[in-house]
Amino acid sequence: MDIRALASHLGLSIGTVSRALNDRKDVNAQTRQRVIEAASTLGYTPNQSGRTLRSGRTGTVGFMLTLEHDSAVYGEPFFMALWEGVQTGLTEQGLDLVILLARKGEDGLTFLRRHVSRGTADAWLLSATQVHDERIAFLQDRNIPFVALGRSETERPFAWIDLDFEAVVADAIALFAAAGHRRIGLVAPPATINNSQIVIDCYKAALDAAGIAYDSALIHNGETDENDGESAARELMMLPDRPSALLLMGETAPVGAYRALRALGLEPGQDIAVIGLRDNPACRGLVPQLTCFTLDLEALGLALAGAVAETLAGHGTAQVSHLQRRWPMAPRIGGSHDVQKAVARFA
Amino acid sequence: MDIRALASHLGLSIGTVSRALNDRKDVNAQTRQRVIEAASTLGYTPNQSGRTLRSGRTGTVGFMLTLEHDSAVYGEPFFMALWEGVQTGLTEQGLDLVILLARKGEDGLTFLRRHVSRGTADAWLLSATQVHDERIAFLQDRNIPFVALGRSETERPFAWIDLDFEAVVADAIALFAAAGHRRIGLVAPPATINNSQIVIDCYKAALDAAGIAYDSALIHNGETDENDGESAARELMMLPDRPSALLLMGETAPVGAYRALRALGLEPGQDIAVIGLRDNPACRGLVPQLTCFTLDLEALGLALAGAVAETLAGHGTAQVSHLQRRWPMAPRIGGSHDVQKAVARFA
DNA sequence: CATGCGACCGTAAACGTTTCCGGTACTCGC
DNA sequence: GCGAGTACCGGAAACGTTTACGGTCGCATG
Repeated sequence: MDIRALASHLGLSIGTVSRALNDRKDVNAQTRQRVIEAASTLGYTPNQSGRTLRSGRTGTVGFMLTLEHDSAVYGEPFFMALWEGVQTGLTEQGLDLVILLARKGEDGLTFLRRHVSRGTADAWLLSATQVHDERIAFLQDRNIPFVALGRSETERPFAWIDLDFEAVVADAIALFAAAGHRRIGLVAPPATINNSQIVIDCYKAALDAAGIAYDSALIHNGETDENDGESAARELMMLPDRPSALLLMGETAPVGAYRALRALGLEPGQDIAVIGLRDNPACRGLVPQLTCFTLDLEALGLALAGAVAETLAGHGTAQVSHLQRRWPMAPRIGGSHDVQKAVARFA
Repeated sequence: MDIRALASHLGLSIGTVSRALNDRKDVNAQTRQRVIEAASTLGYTPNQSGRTLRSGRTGTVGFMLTLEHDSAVYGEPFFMALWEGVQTGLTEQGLDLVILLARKGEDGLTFLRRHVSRGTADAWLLSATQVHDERIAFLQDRNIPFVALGRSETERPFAWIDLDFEAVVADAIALFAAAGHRRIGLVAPPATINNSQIVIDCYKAALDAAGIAYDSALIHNGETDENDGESAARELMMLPDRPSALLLMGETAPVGAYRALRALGLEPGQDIAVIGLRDNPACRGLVPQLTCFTLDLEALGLALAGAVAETLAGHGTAQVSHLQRRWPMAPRIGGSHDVQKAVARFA
């Protein structure tokens, strides 16, 4: 089903048909209606390659998924809900979301270069941003619209939405402090991930605000997956003056931490208080229930879609400084009795 | 960077350049080398729309992700590992994987129709197949290559790879039986999902093989997510003659089941034996450790990529009858002492 | 030497769409 | 009645690539 076939069937020129279907000027309202109906009954769908070739627009937004980092920082259930929000947000703009994986051993830059010159998408969503992320400068240089899920240190400002790690850390430390904890262990993401420094800085600031002395030995830096949560918890618990509370800034790290604690004969929530990052399925099965933070992932996806639509409209020249926001996360109190005492703070 | 620009820079015609880059006949080996080098140094990447428009090939395989069903059938960190395998498998064929989401409220058929007529991908991967899945006949009618992750009841044969639920159920029941269990509860997926009937049939057959009487009251049919695992376990445990063992054919169902059991004062692995479907992070945090099954997701992804490449080469006329295989899952014995007795069987 | 053949390369036609540019017919204001 | 303006439509070029086709040249074969 061609546009040419459709046009000749209607006795019109292909130009008029195209204008009618694309809501452009210079076409009679009645003819437009006729065209739209015929297209619908004949089942005409414009060929995307032809469109893109001519107009330069693909009508899609690419989501760059880098498995190693993404699955370390976020979990898979994180993205499923997020994507749902992004897709519904984009649908309103007539756009579609396409999720792409880097090839094995392919670094982020060559991945982007390949897909950008190929013309896979009109705009991009980046996740798992690094502290120094060359992808951002690359896209900026080429004036390609994009929004990052996560911050990064760059010369020029760019559009991003990131989880409000500042608030998470501050709330968690305040909870611990209110429950009387003075030695609080921290498991932070590896230094290459953008939020690592933020987490550590806020950790120090929150300790200071609570009048607790800072001890660098209580910080564990590295991956934040399940296995690392286990080894990190073990290491911190083997310290001579071990912590009485643990803050784990990884999705699945608490699962490993619970295991490590029990292996050492310590019962989570009883002998030691634990707070995790996010309320995901992996943590939901933990007993006693983990204290952690929740967020509306679908709403976050919608916000990302809105931001990307805005940068797309601005076409590179957009003012992105207002497109930088921290996404709130709400605390959810679990069954750890040490933390429980502080519930009032959030009542 | 055009192919035209590249050609004129080399003093060749665009035809020759195209042939050189696409490994076609009628081009001198030396010139070909020269072209490839120039393309690399000048950073030329062919425009995909132009290619597709002319050749009709996109060089991509589409993965249709239907969130509601997928997240019910498979557990959460299922796809990430799978996709990694698919992408590496496709890379060998010069193909790329694109993952697409259905729009909100859009059913599978309109989704496919939209993307097929649009020409989004050369071949498709379907997941979460239903017992009666109209997507399959749709693709068959149009001779579009595809492979399904999951079986379905269709008139014509089609290419699929599915988890070996037969073996899972048989192994689980054998484990229970060897440990002396006579009343074994089953939590099966909803009837619309393709594996529901398979699971139930195998359950009956395995009981028969073990000389255990079948009791329909011990089967619970419905969703298999965490909440349903909870309610199903509670229901089964409230029976007058309640089961001593539970087989849960859902990814996250065991998490809810553990919760329900404890709420009834029953300790998993002590008062009741539990076996789950897959070794996912959500189940990995359970104490005592859950007995369940594992599989190599990346290898499964590779197999899917291979199958889709084969159907793509056959171009619809391919013999798909040999492209139907059940993917093996290996049992992993957890800390449930009732089941523990049967370890020898797998040593 | 004529012929045929293979290797190599250039030419040009498609693929399906958007969009600029003209052209017609009609309306409106004077 | 005439010019200007407007509404609507058709023609055709362009987007970047692949690929069928023809043409030239060199070489071997008879």
